Amino acid sequence: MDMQSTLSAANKPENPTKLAIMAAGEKALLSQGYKAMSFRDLAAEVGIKSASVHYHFPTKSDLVLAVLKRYRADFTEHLVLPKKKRQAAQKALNSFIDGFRKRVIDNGTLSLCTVLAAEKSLLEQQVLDEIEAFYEIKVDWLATVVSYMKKGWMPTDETRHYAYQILASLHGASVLVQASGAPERFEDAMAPWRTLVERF
Amino acid sequence: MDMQSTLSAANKPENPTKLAIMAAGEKALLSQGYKAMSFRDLAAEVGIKSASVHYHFPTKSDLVLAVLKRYRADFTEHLVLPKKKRQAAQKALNSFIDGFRKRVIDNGTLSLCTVLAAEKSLLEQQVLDEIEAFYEIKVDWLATVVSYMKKGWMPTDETRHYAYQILASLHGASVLVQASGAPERFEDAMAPWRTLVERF
DNA sequence: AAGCATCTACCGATTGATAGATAGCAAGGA
DNA sequence: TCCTTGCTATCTATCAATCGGTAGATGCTT
Repeated sequence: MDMQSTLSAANKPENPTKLAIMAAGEKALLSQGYKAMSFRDLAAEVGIKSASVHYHFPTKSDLVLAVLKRYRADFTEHLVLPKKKRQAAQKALNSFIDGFRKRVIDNGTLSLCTVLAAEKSLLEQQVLDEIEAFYEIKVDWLATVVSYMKKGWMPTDETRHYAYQILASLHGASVLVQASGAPERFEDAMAPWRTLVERF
Repeated sequence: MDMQSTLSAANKPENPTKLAIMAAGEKALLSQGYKAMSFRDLAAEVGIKSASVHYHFPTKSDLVLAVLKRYRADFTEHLVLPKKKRQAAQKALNSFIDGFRKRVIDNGTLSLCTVLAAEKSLLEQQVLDEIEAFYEIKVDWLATVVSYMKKGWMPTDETRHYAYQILASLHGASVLVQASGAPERFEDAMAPWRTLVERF
């Protein structure tokens, strides 16, 4: 028992094949959507057979759920609350927007949640619940950050409304970019939020 | 030649079966997406056989393109520029938002363009071009309406940026609503635009 | 010996699309 | 009036491809 595993902070071996399947799955979901993502294509990309994909993820739902959970975990991990100072809050909001741009806009797709929302009727409840939970996290974080920008106190209702507006701007901007093929419109659409703190 | 057809303003007989197929197609696109929409299901809903659907629309692309073109035509038809007065402009913008809410939010789906954008890689160039053209119309109209709200003159760049922001808010709000299952968040997300004129 | 991971081979269902038969209808000539 | 021609719209039947998923054999490692 030489316990090599304790060396790693991430105490999660996670089969590399499984990871490769999830990576291929996420890519396929983003570029083609849920229905068009096929186990055979994923297998081909990973270099295995489709039956082996089923070994790791019995059904499509299992795979999507795993991808989504990792997506959320990874997202949440990089999401830290800033200091309760107005400028720090604006900086955190900008990082949030930058992260979305790098992950979604620069990737030439919509966000994973948007893609799945477009095929909502095909998804199992478990997947829908995961998406919903994901959005609550984003809303809570954004609402808190916005509250940090206000000099005085702000009603929690109002901070949540700002969170909705920012989230809507982000996701809608990606739709606009994809639909019109004009990536530069992302920053134009997000511009007001880049200097939100000045409004308070 | 008794020319009964000249009685109608809309000089477009348009086979009723064809219309029924398009209606079923639009519904299927919105609820399940492009890939999951099947000619057999459409046929069943209309009460014909799938071969008859192919008779009217040889390929899936043909059907989607027809649906999209009608969608745009119908949209454009109801889109009139307001008088060049600040309050009239705000009223027109509110009607625009209301129309989106009725057509998209109350329908419990994303917008047709958003759904198609989510499966962009599966669509033919002709369809993508149609979507792009559709967005240019919306941007132009919104930019013009915003320009009517300003007391003085506003650079066209700036009015277009407002158009991007409004469009992004609309589409993103529908994603937020669908993903979180909370329809009331639509108005919260759109609230700033409901009183835009007061900012100028 | 046992478990893990992969394979081959296959199933039933569904898909987009096509070929070809059929029925109804309208126009036109005898 | 009757018959023919041709067009429109629908049908039946089918194809090749692809899909998600399963059964069971195989090999590798411990």
